[in-house]
Amino acid sequence: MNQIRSIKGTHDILPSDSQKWQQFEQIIHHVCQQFGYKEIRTPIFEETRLFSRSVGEETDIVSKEMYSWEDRDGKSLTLRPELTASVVRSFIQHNLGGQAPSQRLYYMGPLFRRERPQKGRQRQFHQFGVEAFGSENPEQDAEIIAIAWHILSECGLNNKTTLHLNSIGSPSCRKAYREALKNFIRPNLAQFSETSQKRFETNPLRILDTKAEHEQKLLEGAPTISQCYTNKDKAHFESVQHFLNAMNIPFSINEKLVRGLDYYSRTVFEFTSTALGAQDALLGGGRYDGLVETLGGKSTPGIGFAAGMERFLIAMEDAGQKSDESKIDVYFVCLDEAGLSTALSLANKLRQKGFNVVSDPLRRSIKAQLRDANKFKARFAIILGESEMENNTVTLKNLDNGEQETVTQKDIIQKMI
RNA sequence: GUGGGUGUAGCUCAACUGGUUAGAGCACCUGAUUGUGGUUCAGGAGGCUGUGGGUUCAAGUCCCAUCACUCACCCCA
Repeated sequence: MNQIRSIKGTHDILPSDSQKWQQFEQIIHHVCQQFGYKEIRTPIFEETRLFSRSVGEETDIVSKEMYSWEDRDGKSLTLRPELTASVVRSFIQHNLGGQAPSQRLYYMGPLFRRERPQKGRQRQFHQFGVEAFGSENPEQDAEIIAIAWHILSECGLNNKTTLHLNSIGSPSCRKAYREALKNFIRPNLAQFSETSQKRFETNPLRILDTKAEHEQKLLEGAPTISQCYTNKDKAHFESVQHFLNAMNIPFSINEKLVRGLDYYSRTVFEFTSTALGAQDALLGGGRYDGLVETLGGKSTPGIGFAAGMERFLIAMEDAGQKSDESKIDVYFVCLDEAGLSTALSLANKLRQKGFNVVSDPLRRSIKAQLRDANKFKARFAIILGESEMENNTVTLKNLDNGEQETVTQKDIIQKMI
């Protein structure tokens, strides 16, 4: 019989890595709180229609990557493939917009997409992200990007990534641009690939993304989105750039940046890293002013980003970031079964005083226990053997310099403090 | 969904053109006289070479299939 393994595209985060994750999560919590954002946690699964409505029926995510099933009552449910939709659903359901005109939230957690795994891409993966509701002003866009920038800095990645920035305009501008682009492409449509031809109908902006050289050539001289901006769109985009400059956040305008999901409008951005191989997007986001309304809420502007946590960790590894190991203060060496209750009790008292204390559950030799203490990088060993028990003492050994002294059991806690 | 690459110990890798009981480093365990870690030295454990077939006197090595992992396309974080 072959052994049971984790599902393709899912991974265990083992003790050797969990430290990195915890430190990374700490950075996210810390920076988001610095900006006054509050954490929101939503369920892992939702009604399928939440995603098909918001993300878009024609997107790859919805059309072929979702883990969906029919619940016993016939309702179609789905493991969340992204988090903005869930957050917006929650925002509407609990009328968070009614509690304060500006709601700023962050999240982290697992997502599920049934794709073929490769570097930086898994079927269960983790994202963190932020969402800000209520403001359509450009300073809100700048703030969102600043959070991303701060987190990247804290992770040592700010000068290892590139911020690509674009505006895809308001819906009316997008609509006009769509037509202009289609008119430009139409005469040569037959020369485009099958997928591009399909996109010509469903989402022509995506054709700009093509990597095929001959298609890039055909696109030379195509109208740009900026030609279709309304005055407001233009002013908004310029302000965003102005604020980014004021905060010394470097960016490059990328007119071909078109985010995949249907709900974006105006500002879109993406941080990429060369450490990631083909999947170079580390963090992506944008404005979604129409999404709350699409999902049945009161029209509310919003903007946010999502970032791949595994991808961050890959990039951090590549940048040579090291995580600090957790330190143990005291290793309790107990040599005698008779001393166990004393050892356990003293160890616990030390923990109550805030020390990290480990004891050996295997009743090993003193040599083995001290070796183990060393592996834990413990600063002290407290040894409790036969002679110590007789005299109500312990031996306190400093593992850095090897010095040791005898201390009464009564005084040891005080002595350590 | 499509293509390429790779499967040998927990990890990283050896084993000439097929040829005896498949090796090394790291990690792990035990010792080096009584109850003392790191360094050193000695020893030990750990593999049905991914799985199933085939060719051959002989397969880790060649062939086929299958599974897994991986990278890329697609798309995205």
